[in-house]
Amino acid sequence: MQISWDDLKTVMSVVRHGTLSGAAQELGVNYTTIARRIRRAEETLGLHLFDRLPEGYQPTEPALNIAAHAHQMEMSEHNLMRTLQQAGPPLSGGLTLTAPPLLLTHFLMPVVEAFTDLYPNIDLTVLARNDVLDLTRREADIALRISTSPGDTLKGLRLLEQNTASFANADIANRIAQDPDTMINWVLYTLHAKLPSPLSKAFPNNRIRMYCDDMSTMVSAAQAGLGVVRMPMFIGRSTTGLVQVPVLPPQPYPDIWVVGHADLWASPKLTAFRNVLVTHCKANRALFVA
Amino acid sequence: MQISWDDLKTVMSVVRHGTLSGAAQELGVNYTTIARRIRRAEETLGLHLFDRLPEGYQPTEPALNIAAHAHQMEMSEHNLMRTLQQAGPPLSGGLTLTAPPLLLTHFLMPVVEAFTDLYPNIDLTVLARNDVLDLTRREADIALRISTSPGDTLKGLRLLEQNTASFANADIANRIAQDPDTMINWVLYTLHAKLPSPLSKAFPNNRIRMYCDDMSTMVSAAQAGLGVVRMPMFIGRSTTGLVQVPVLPPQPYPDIWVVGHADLWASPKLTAFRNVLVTHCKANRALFVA
DNA sequence: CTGCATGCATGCGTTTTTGCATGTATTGCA
DNA sequence: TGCAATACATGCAAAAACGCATGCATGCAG
Repeated sequence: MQISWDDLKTVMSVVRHGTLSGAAQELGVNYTTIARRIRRAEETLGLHLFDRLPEGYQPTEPALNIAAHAHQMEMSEHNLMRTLQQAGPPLSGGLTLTAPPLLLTHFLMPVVEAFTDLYPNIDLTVLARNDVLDLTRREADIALRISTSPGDTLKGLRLLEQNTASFANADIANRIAQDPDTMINWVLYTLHAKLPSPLSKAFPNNRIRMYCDDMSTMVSAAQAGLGVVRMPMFIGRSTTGLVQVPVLPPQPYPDIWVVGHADLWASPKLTAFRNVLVTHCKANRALFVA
Repeated sequence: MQISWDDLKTVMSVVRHGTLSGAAQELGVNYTTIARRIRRAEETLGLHLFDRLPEGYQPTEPALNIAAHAHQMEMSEHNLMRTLQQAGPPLSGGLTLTAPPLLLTHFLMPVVEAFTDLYPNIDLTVLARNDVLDLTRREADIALRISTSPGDTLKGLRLLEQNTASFANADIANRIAQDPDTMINWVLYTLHAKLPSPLSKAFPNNRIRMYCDDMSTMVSAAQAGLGVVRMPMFIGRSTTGLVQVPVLPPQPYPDIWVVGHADLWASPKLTAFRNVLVTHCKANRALFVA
């Protein structure tokens, strides 16, 4: 029975941040997981590593020792990564990504930024499309899709679950909060061309103000105060001026997947992109669900 | 999405041994687990780490790179362990272990040897008893027990599952193999004072030669050729001169536990002993089951 | 050439790990 | 003093990791 290297890394992270939550954020897991790993490390080593204080985890001396040595291990890891990077030819050539426009504008920009920073020799092409491109014809190398299944012939990875909810601008939100009986104007997506079904009973007066086939336009309409729009929560939450209104409780919505060729899936370029992508998704999962 | 440190360690181990099975043995897990960790590492890094040959896993150059850096990390880990050892006062004082005699003689000797080597300042007392000592009265600090539950008031850890089977010396085994109708003489434990129930139909002639209340004596009887004895498989397999005979198919038998005071359970001394113990159990699990 | 041993791939059921929901304590601020 | 925010503990359900059984390929000894 030996101590796990990942548990040493966890101890180091808690020493660094002083809190479970901080370490959890750094490592991209839930803080309860951190707590359990610490407990496991303590049991394995037979040492008391942290004092549990209301304001955080206070490291004992052995914990500081572990952190110092884990830091050395971390440096070895970083050296390794540099070596591996330089060993192969630097990643270069083209890479074509396709994703729904609103996902790109409201969520993926940091991914694109980090990726182009990390791999400056890759020529990244971004195709902002709501229609599904044919990856088998190389219309794109990798795609982000909102659907319930990854597709049969392609390789895929489920990145995020998400919900929809109702959003409006601050004025309307205030009006609704103060008078639940006020008339609620809806801007509906033509694909779901009727009022959402489980409308909260607390808001009896609803009418359809307009239909629209483009979600970007609907977001603008909501900002301009034309009414309430049902949209994926990540859009409403990351659009300035919009706040959630309780008219429609959060609803399930198809997941977000990353898919690609089975052939190219394991290639260094696609793997590199996925790593950046998955990290960002893990760190922001709460943005997408109720 | 970052590479797991434990996966780096796994890659290093496979590079060292050249086979999944070798690495699995070193790390104390099943070889399929090793295969999955390697695959995961390859997917995470986007690199082909090993050529799968029929005679083993042949490392590629990036795998050798990983192994070299993981070796550095391993040295840091060893430094850490030395530091932690020396930081606290060296473990000393008394430690009393109790265990069934046959488990001690046939399986635990390497544990005792390794532990006393590692912690020369601890005075280890071994009480070889088949009766259950009262740990709450400090008759012993830690106990190995063969039972179906760890006990209520004590802390416990299930170490091993095990089976019983029928064993005899080579002469008798040969006779049975050549003539299934030969008379089979049983030496029975007084606690289960009748012929085992699911006797194989292929061996119709059985009789009871003697009863005995002590398993050590029964083992000697089997060695001397007095007949067939049902015993835990680890005993039969680790006794020179005994071989398994198919008269009685392997039967379930209570698990092996290590138990101790809840208060002392987390203490450095007991933890140190458990670590040595668990390592030895993991490496020899196959000795105990059919 | 056959039998046997070693090593690996794959599908299935179980165990372990992880995440989530709820509840408590403390701090800071109104 | 009361309310919101932060940090943690704990019980439960979902997800991931793991071990095992089976089957195939190769190498070696008889």
